[in-house]
Amino acid sequence: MPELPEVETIVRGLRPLLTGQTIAGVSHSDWPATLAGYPPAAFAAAVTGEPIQGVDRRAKYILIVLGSGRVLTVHLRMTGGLVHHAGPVAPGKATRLVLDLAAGGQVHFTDARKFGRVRLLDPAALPAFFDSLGPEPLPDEFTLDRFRARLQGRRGLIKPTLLDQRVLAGLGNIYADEALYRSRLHPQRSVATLDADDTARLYEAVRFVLTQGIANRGTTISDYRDAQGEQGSNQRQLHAYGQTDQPCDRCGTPIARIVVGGRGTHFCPQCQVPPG
DNA sequence: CATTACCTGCAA
DNA sequence: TTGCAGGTAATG
Repeated sequence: MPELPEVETIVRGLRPLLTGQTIAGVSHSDWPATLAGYPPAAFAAAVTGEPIQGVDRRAKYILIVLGSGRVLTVHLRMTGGLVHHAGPVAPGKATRLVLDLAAGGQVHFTDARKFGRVRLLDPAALPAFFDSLGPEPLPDEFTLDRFRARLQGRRGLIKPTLLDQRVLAGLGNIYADEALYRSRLHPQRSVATLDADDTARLYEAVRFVLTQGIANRGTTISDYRDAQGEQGSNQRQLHAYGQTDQPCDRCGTPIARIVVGGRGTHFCPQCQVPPG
């Protein structure tokens, strides 16, 4: 479910609710794999009593920064969610982890498909974690030149390259399809064949679709909810993703669906001209 | 690069 | 019953 705009929306919602709070305990933990090998009892002991210094985002990770300098990283993968409740709420069928807050609130990590992961990182592990991910696409420092440098020398197809988090952090299947649609690039174009104008359009499109996604508080197709449990509205702005057989908003040609890099891929076969 | 695995739920 | 799903890691 969640790509950069969804994770950013959750982080902005959680930040004022959690900053300054203290973790009082873990009252529910029903799927040990969620903790990625950390024994549940040890995890509970490790976070209990920790004050929360802040909530941030890196790529598609939610970062809950603790007073000890350790960081809880939450990756929602496909169906994960992180929702705050002002008071105690019974865990639902998909609730995998509940953090109790000293002031009486709770944070529920929900995940129907159980792919999501919550990890407790020591300060010493943070540099390697940050370095394993490509640059954030939205800060001013991420210039067109920087984008071009990231694509320079790459051999593969443009869509799998956009989804590679080591190249660029934050795009997923929805926003990759939307960025390619907006820049009129076929998802199977080889990166090596992109000219200066192609990369300039793609740079603008990536930043546009992500910024618009944040402004619309994320795209809710099915599972995604924000920190308050509310849906986003960006699904109304999609031109390609999930629009199979619908007329292209630019030319009327039916949107096609193919598989690229193992992912369902939506594009306009007229506007996004196939690679020669 | 493609394929498989990880899991559950939903729609065709 | 089959296929598909917003992500990533492991394997060929």
